Formats: sequence, C-alpha cells, structure tokens
Amino acid sequence: MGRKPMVRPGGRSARVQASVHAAVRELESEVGREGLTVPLVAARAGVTPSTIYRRWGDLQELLSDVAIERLRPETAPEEKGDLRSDLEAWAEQFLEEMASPTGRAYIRDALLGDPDGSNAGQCSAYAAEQIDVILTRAADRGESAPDVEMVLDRVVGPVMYRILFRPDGLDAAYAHQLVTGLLGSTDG
Amino acid sequence: MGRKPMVRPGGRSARVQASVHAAVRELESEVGREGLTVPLVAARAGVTPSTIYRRWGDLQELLSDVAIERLRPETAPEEKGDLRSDLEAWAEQFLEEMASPTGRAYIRDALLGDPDGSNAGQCSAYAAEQIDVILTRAADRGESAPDVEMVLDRVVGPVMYRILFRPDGLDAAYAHQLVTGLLGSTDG
DNA sequence: ACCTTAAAGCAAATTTGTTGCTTCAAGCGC
DNA sequence: GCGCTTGAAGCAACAAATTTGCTTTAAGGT
Repeated sequence: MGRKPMVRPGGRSARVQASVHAAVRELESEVGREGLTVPLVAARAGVTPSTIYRRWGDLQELLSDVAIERLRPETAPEEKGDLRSDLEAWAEQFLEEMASPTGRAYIRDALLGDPDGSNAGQCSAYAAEQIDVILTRAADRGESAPDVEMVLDRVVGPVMYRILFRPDGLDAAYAHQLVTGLLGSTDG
Repeated sequence: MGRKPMVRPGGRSARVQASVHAAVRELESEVGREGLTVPLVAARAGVTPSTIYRRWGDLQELLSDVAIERLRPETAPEEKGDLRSDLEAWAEQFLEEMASPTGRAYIRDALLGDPDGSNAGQCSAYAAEQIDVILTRAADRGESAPDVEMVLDRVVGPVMYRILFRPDGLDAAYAHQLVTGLLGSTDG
C-alpha cells in the first residue's frame, strides 16, 4: 500500500488523497505527463499545494503512488488448463502491458519517485502473486513446476530489463521464447 | 555518447561540459545526492544556471549523463582461462558494482533523466560489450558458448531486475547461481 | 582577419517549493 | 451525544528554482 496516504484511513485525509489521485489521472490525459505540476494538480484537486508537498514530498513521489495503483493487476491470470499455456498467456499479456508506452511510463514513475524502494517492491510483489497463482494451480493439477523465484529470474527479469534498457524489439514471441526456455521445448 | 554535449566538440562548449560534470562529481561527495541543485552546480562550475538549463534541460538529465560516464567499464573483463570462470568472475563483479549503494544510485540516475532511453541503451551496450569480449575469447579457445543475448537474458536481466525491484538479498552466490544455470552444472 | 552562428552570460519575470501559524475535523474518553 | 486531543489541511509570506529575451563571446569556416 502507498506510504503516507494510509494514515487516518477514513474521513478527510482519505478524501484528499482520492481527489489528488483523481486529479493526477485527469490531468495526465489532458495536459500529458510533461505538463503536470504540483500547483496544477492541487488546483484541480481543490487542495492547496502545501498539502501535496507535505504529504508526498514532491511530484515524483505522488506520481509513483499513482503509478503503483495503475500497475496493480485487476484480475487473476487466465486459466488455460496447463502450466505452459497459463505461463505463456500470462507472460505475453504482461509483456504487452508493460512494454506499451503507458506501461513504460508507469514503470518509470513507480521507480523514480521511490526513495526507499517500497513501490518498486510492491510492483515486483504483484508479479510474484500472479505467478504464484499460476504455479499453485499447476501443483494442484499434479504438474511439476518451477518456483516463483525461478520464473522471476527467467521471465520477469529479462522482460523488465529489456523494457528499461533496450527499448526495441519486444513482442509476444519474445515472451513465448522465455517461457519455452524455462519449461523446456518438448511440445505437447 | 551523451546527447547535447557532443555539439562543437572542442573549445568552450567542451570546457563548460567538463567543468559542469566535474562540479557534479565534486558536489555529490560534498553535499550528497540530495543536496544537489542546478544553481549550486552552476556556481561550482563557474557557469550561469541558464547554461545548464539550456543544455541539459534539468538536473535529472544532467545527472543521467554523469551517471553514464561512471557506469562505463574501465577495464576489459579479467581473463581466467575458461568460459565458466570468466563469466562467473565478471558476473560477480558486475553484481557487486551495480548492487552497491553508489551503483544503484547511478543506475537510477541513468534511467531517470533519460526521456528517449538512449542513456539506458548505452548502459546495456556496455554490458553487452564486456560479455562479447568474454564470449569471443571462449570461441577463440574452441569452447562452445551461448550468444550475447542469452547472457543478457539469463544473467544481466535478472540481476538488474532484482537491483531495481527487490533491494534485498543479492550477493555473489546469486551471480554464481545464474551463471551455473546458464552453462549447466556439470563441473570441470 | 573577417563573417557566421551556436552557445554562454546576464537580469527580470515567473513559477515552484518551504515554512510558521491558524483552522478544521476524525477519533477517543467521558 | 459532547467536548478534548491531535494529525492533517488551509493560508500567506517567503525563499529558491526555472524560464526567457536580449546581449556578448568565441569556434569554425571562408
């Protein structure tokens, strides 16, 4: 969960947080990521700038909190029937979402305004959760499956590395290839 | 190469760039990463702030350029005699450097002030170069070796992912394990 | 040596970020 | 329910950073 926003969960604080987050999302689509400023967000949220400065520190930390919200998976991974299919489907969707322009922007924002690494950790935890669901299903079916750390190393790590450091040439085939490399190429 | 600095390589521009970069490095160790501001750097470099704003845009882009310089490997990978040893030694050193507090800071800076991803690309290119040297040596010895992309996926990607997204529990053993996973565990 | 032209300097104007103090309202004891 | 306690929000003055138009400097070419 976000850092500062969680104090005094109900009441005014919660309303302020909600309206500030909403203002960020609205303005992001109106003036673009570049046009955002703290005073602008504050005005839209009906709040004084010092409220934002005191609660979030600066624009980057605020954007980091918002980005984390938007990176949270909304649904459980699709169930295809076997480990390989589940993982492939998930990896392809993960890559597609993360490598899209908006996905990249959120990843950047999440990393940037994150002095203590907790938002980045959260981001990784989301992926780990999804993977865990897939692996647990496989185990329940009696399939042998790698552990979560292995999937992070062999699929998530390479994908995120390339998204961040090598903008080009990422597609579903790459995700597919990573999963194949992990599970072995013996086809069913 | 850096973005804007390369125009008019000789003369005043070059001197300004050099003194600004030097000022950043000096001040980083004097007031710390947090205490840096554009006006402060400008004063130390003997330059007006507007020069920095016009050439680099903002502090983050300047820090990104400086970070890239510091992430450039200074020496060729150590030669141990066989592929496995060369890769293990390189991976351990790479992890150690990148996972250190200063390494993490440089990676962050390099990524953050990098609108078009060229600095991040440079950073990846440095690793690819080093790996290529190691793999070429192995090929010259007649050893069979994976290709550079494979090493990026199996070693560099996971390491960078964990540095950025999962601050904890990174050590030489992890690097070793990644190389072993890549080359197979048959011991010589 | 003289043009041409990026880039640097300078200074005013604007915008953003900080801070002390006051006011508000959520949560708690009665 | 009623009134404390306290963290958070509002306000306003202040400080600092950023932007901008114009002038000046000096590289690089003729």
